[in-house]
Amino acid sequence: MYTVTKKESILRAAQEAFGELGFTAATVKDVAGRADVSFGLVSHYFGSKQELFIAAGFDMADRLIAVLQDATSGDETGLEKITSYMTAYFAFTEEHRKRFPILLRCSPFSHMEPGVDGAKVAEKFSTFIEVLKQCVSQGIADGSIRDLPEKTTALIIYGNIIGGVRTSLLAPYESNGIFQETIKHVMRSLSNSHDQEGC
Amino acid sequence: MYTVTKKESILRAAQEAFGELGFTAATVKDVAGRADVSFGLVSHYFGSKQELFIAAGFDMADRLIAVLQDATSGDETGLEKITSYMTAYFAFTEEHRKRFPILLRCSPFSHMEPGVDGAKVAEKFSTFIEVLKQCVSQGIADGSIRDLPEKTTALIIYGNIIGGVRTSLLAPYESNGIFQETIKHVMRSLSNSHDQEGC
Amino acid sequence: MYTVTKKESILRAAQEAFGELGFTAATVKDVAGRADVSFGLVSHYFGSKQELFIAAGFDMADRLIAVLQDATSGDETGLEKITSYMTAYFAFTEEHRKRFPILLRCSPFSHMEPGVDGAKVAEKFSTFIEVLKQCVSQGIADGSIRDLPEKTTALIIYGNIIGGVRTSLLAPYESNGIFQETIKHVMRSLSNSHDQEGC
Amino acid sequence: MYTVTKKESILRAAQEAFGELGFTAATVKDVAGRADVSFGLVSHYFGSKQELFIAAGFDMADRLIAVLQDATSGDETGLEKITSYMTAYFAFTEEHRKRFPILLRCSPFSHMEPGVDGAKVAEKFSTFIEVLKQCVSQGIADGSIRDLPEKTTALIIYGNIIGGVRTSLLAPYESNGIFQETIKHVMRSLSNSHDQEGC
DNA sequence: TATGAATGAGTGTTCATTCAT
DNA sequence: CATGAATGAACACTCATTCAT
Repeated sequence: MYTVTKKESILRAAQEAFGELGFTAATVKDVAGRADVSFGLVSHYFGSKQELFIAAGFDMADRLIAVLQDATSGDETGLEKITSYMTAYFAFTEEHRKRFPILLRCSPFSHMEPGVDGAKVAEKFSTFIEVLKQCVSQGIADGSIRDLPEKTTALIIYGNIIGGVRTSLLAPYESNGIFQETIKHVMRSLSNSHDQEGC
Repeated sequence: MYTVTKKESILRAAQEAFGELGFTAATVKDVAGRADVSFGLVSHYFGSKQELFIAAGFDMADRLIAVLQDATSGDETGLEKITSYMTAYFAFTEEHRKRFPILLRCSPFSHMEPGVDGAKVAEKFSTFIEVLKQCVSQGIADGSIRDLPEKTTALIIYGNIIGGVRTSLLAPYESNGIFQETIKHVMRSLSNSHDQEGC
Repeated sequence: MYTVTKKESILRAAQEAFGELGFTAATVKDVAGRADVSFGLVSHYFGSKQELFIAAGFDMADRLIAVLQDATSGDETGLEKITSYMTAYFAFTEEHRKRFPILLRCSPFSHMEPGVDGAKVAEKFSTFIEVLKQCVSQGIADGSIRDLPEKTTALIIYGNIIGGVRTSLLAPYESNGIFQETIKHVMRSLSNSHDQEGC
Repeated sequence: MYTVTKKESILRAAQEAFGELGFTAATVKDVAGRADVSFGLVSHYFGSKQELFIAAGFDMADRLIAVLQDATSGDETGLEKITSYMTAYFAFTEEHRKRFPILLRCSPFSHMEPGVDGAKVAEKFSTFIEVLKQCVSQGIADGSIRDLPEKTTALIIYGNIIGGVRTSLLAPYESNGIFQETIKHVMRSLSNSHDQEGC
């Protein structure tokens, strides 16, 4: 029979608490409480609050990176890869609705709160942009994507994804269909469509 | 001769401190120190930390709303209005680089930290979306914008703006040209181009 | 009417607590309790525990240095000065029986506990040895003291003083007359007596 | 082949750690680390931290007492015995420079930190004074030492020894020759010299 | 207006100790 | 014998807030 170890449950509780409250406002006591564990055990396993934050964020990031790389591996064109990337990203956020927000907190696109090593975070997150950039490069090469600046375009696409996620997870606006519409929005903007060629 | 009142300098210091550190991590003493004022005076003028945060965020939001409404008033088509909106938004963030980030902190698209009244914030910020939505509506009506869901499209555009701002202000990525490219990206996606009509 | 300020009473309480328990074992809460003051006020005035320790030790050291310099100023010979030095030192310890021990804790002749800046302490305490050394120098010059190595002799005399103080304050041995006997002991050893000269 | 048992290595590590840091500041984990042993084993062998401290201190004290008794057994006069006592004491501190300081920490002439049973310690250490006192008594009886109060003189001699040791081990003062000079200093003061008698 | 003394709840962290393996 | 998971009391320190001046 499989049971979650206490170390794992601390990590999950940390993702939840940091995601909800942010690094500073979340407390170790709260994390311990959510994990149903004494707070001493948190130090025992993870050392400091900062290390716990990094561990919790990286765990989530690593899962997502794996998902994204898997999702984009089956496609032919760069444009298709980007669709798959966005679709997989949105699906992942939905699947981990409660714990995903830690990635929004722990990201170079978020404000680093004092006490968090921004450099470590930045390095880990560069992967997300890098994977996207390669899709853009490929798309431009294979003709599925317009001729656009690769890095900036990757950042804009990522911004669209994060925008959709934030709207869905955080904003009190009705976000039904925001994911689908965001993908369409990006496709319209990137696609090297035949209409235009044909004219 | 014009001199900044102590109350004003507290507000500016608060925008800076909250923008840098977030609501929880910023301290009243820090704000008082930046404003070169005794910390007792902060309470004297603004009451609690939470009230100061709201005041600082709303002050910045009100200025920006005024700028945006002014910027979009001179245009004919909805699409032009959106270009102007985005241009003015980006210009405003550049102009207030140090103090603008409080708007990113104090926004329904950001995580509300405990101790901040999310409802108040949401109400104030709905204006940003509302103005955009009206531009979209007008653009669809006047034919300059494709036939798209108005509210969702407004949210996506806003997401693009915030994405650009975050990349420029926070991320360690080279953000040269991100503003211009973001505007082009949105235009491509919204524009009801003649090429298509012509076909 | 004279009343002790809270800051002063914190300093006195700190001397008492650190003297009794040492740097590590004494707690800020205990100090605050002895001073009948909220523990927040200790940080308010002194910053950290370490700074409080240094302040408490230096306050006591400065008083003692003043007393010693005053006590030795009226004597003719170096040997007389040393008697006065020892007498004044012992009198001071008796007068501040409860708070003096912090000087034993906060001294380069004691073990520095982690968290205390040993260099600062050493510098302050070098004065005690320096004053003694000058008395020895003078005594050798004026013929009242044998021809002995100055620095080492000063250290030995200081060791005798500390030995007497420790025995009196700390050891469970009957210490009646230990002060007088220590002074006699040092005099016998230093004195350039006429008996010997005469032989 | 002789190998140190884990129990022995814990004891040595404890002497080192307590000597350096004192009872309160030293941690069981640190001791276990120095002994390269799991911290559970410390409890397993020695029970509590306090018991470990007492065991570590007494082990060192017992060795020293044996050395001192052996050193003084070969001398004729009381004065000679005292010289031998001091010489042996100083040699012992040099030989165990790293681990000896626990004796300075764990001595009735030091401040007992809370959590240490002062009475137990005092009893063990009374032996050091007792041995010295008997040397003084003998010296007075055999004419090698002046007529001095026995107990107080023993305490003063012990104070000189400790003074020398502290200066050598702890103080940042140059301690070259401090041991030799301390012995001479004591001899001058105690010796019932023929010069004086002769006059 | 303006100051900063004073408070104490709450934080992250350390650490001796217990105990199941 | 030996380990280290697990606990929770205690610690130094931070900080929003109040209030007398």
